Amino acid sequence: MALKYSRQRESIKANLMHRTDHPTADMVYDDIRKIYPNISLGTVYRNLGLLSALGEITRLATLTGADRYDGNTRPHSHFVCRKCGCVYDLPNDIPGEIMETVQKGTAHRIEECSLMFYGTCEDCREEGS
Amino acid sequence: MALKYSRQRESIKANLMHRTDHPTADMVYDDIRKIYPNISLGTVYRNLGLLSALGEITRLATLTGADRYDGNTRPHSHFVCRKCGCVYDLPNDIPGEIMETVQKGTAHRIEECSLMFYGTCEDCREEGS
DNA sequence: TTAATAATAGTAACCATTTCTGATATCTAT
DNA sequence: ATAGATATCAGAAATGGTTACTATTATTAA
Repeated sequence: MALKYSRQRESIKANLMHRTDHPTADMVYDDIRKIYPNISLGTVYRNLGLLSALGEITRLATLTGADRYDGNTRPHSHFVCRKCGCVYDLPNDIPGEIMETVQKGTAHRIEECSLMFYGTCEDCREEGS
Repeated sequence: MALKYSRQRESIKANLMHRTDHPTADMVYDDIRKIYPNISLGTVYRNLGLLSALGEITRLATLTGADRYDGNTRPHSHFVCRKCGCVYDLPNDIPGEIMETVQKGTAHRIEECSLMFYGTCEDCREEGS
């Protein structure tokens, strides 16, 4: 099943590359519809799954609702606000270091990692509470 | 809404404390049914949610299917096998250290973290592939 | 022991995601 | 260019995990 070009997939990937808000599939869908009004949500899901299987994007599992997608595949960790649900990048080099450290202490073969931090984001703090 | 004792909740918590396989809600359900044959799956979910809100257990989000629950609330990280889906503890002190480090580099208030490592577990490696 | 109310079982609803189907687009070899 | 071969699509239906609802039962405090 050789891969074939599709303008929908191209558009989905481009959309992810141009944003840093780690959207859900639904958020990508809303955006892509402006260009391809009758693209289907299933197509968005299928291509997000395909792209992450290819390693061109990253899928993030969170404790708060739907999966998120990240067009930035360089190892980095994420912050999820418990209040507004926003997902932010945490610019640091932790994943590489920590994977080495952890690999030394286990017999399982570690291939990737997901470092998620939860709390209250800057904006929500300022709004009080 | 003061908390009231319930033998179902007690049993669910005890079940989690006695196992280290980080079961899904369904796996807990299967076990508890041996004691309370007509407990409902909804009750299991409700109590797992309640217990984790109380901080008595931990909920884990993974990229591979259903959420997992952990009766061990001491900070530690986890390993998920991509092949068999098993979830293992990674005995180390990383969470505390890493949270401090990361907190220094961000304005968001970090309250907790989830460190998930993915790969192939020891058993699956031995079976080849 | 009774009254107040939290928790339950069972079921239905909900949401995110995947699967299915016939039609369409892309690609390969003429 | 054309004609298969087949990957991808849109749309809809199905699935899986989880939550919400309701009438009944269990726990608790007076």
